Amino acid sequence: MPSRSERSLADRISAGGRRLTPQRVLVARALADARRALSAQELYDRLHTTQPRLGRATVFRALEAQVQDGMARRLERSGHVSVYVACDPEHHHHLVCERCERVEDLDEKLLQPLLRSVDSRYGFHVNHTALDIYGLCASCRRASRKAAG
Amino acid sequence: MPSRSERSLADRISAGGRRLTPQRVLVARALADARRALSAQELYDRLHTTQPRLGRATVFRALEAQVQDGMARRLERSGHVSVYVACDPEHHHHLVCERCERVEDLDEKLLQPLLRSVDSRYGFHVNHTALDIYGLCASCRRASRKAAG
DNA sequence: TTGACAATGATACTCGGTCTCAACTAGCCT
DNA sequence: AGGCTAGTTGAGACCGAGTATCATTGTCAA
Repeated sequence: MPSRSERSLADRISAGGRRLTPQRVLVARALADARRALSAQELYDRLHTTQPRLGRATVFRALEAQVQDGMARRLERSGHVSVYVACDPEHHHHLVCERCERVEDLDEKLLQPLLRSVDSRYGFHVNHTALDIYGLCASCRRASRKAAG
Repeated sequence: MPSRSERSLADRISAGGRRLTPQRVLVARALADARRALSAQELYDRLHTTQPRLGRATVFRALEAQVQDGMARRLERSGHVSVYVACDPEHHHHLVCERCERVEDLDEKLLQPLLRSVDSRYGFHVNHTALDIYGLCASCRRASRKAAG
């Protein structure tokens, strides 16, 4: 039942001062439903099968708009293609599971001590931080423990 | 007088089980001397003027090798081109000044508390983290304060 | 309803980065 | 020193993610 999230998706698109188009909703919903990081191309491939009229450039533009409006974040993986994750405005850092590829939000409060010491120790004034933590999420960890032991 | 750093550059290249070629030394030294993040293309442009025989692919390969050997780190900026910073093996996170583009190493110890709480709170097993902090370095901060006040 | 202007879709294009392959050379072995 | 061989180089073709262009379409405020 996507009523609530559906609603807020549309709201958030409009809130950015953008026109509410079916394509943008489509892309936003697909990304949110995926609950993991996807590249623009992956997203396009998925959507294009059921929406043959959807253009590739539109997907790129919609994702870029989402990033600007704080609805998504672009992760620059060590590979080379950018991948996108849906996120809410106050979560900009993620725990990325390398096994199941699920993405979890990191509580921003956990970063505060680090940022404070960067300021006090280096005299560095922080504007923004790019932090992504890669590893094994709790459930994959349990699974691998069970398999091993 | 680059004797010491020169020496260790060569050592570190060989230590990776790689052949010590003039090209690799060239690239490594240029990156280390820059003391800021540079894209492969920028590095190529700089070197190519004085070393016309140096190939573009060679620069890309040398940088990639440096990353693998822990001599450099690739920063995936929000733009799209990767930029590289020289770094020593135990520093993998950086403070990047948005004004002067200088790059400073972050003391890894400052990260420990964060990583511990990620483990205890989310049950997430950290493999590696990508952290880059953007803002104003101490000297640019002073300069802008002086100019403002 | 209508009209202005943002958004779309198709496609050409840019350009970072990789691949290929013949020529070369660092480093080892004798 | 001389030779061998596998790793490396350089040149350029190639790939593919992302962008620009532009005619067409659709949103939404008036």
